[in-house]
Amino acid sequence: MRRLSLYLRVLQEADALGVETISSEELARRGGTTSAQVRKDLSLFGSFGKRGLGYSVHELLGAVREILGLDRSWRVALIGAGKIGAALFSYRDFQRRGFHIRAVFDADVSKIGEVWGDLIVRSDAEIERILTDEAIDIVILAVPAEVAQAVVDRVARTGVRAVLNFAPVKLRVGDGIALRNVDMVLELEGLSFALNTR
Amino acid sequence: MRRLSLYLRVLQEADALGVETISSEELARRGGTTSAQVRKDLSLFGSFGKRGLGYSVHELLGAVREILGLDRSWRVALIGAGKIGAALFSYRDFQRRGFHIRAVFDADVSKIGEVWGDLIVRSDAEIERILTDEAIDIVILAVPAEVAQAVVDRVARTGVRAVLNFAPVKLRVGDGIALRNVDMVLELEGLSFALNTR
DNA sequence: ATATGTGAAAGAATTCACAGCA
DNA sequence: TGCTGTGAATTCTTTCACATAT
Repeated sequence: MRRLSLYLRVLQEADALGVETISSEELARRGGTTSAQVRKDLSLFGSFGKRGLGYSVHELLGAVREILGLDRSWRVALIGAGKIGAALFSYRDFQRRGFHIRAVFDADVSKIGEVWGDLIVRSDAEIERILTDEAIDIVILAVPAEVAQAVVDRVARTGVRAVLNFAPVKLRVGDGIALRNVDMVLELEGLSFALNTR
Repeated sequence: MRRLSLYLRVLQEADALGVETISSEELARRGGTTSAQVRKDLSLFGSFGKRGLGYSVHELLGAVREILGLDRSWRVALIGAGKIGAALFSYRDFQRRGFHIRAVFDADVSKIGEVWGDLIVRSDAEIERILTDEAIDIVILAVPAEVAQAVVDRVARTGVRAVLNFAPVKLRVGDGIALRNVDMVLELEGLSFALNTR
């Protein structure tokens, strides 16, 4: 449910502005969908509104947070300390939403030992041990495409159940592991396609 | 057609290995879909295969490249010279696929004037003039969420017809502009949701 | 013999429209 | 009266299955 995250943002914004109540209509307009869609989406998880009134921003915010599992903090490891890894490490929105990076790895000896915030960049040889010891929930993969599959195979053997992949390759993982991809090349190609077909 | 990009990758890989011919079955297996899907997808754009044989890797590669508009090079501008902007700037896969960054902008006076490769970081005040003069096709937006809408509004007034947005906000653009989002927070929340619901 | 291209069938997702509650 | 929650209708996407071409 990708749209839930969008609703969450609208709700956070509304909450920050002190709005008490919001209609499916308004939620839809600001989330880029339709009111029926909003109601259907929410009804999948329960009944949060009041007929004739709308939704309590505060209550719905709590409910959506809970549905998305954002009412807790997640232990994250970053594998790959290159440019993209560095950008992600200092990306404040992650921390702000409860995704805390507990370990950073790289295969490059010149990077290993670097101090990043309160962490030290670790050798990739230590992946298995540290992911287990640190009880990591989510791995962010920011490694070159050529090695991504090999790394994710190693990650899969630890207790990690979720991977966010930045390498532009289709990874194969067992279905005990949730996988999401951020594929910038694919998105650019999508734009190229759109420009090309008009 | 997001899957077309995936097929393209499989084809490039096969081509690099010297494979001459590929079946929809193989294309599907390696692209993570089904053979019927592959055939339907391709049939939307033409008839590229030979019955009983499969597809010529070389021919199909050319056809898909053409469909996606990757048989030319695109003029790209990067707005936002922070950590993410820097990572994107040195991301080799963009250049390799014909997306050439011709200008970089930032609002921060301490960044303006920095030399990045063969470019100089420009003031955001110059956005309109340079996007027009350089005949930019695609803008990559790597600015803070708070200013993203204001910047895209300015971009929309130039001839730019495509925007790749990295800010975690829902942007509103007229429908003459193709918009794609890379939203890392959203993807992480998706993983949180997946972990939360088992 | 083999694998495409494509109508027809099945399955998902979205939208409609309205009964029911505040 | 106003807006939710939800079955029913619609539209979009995927899968099936087979006639057709090599």
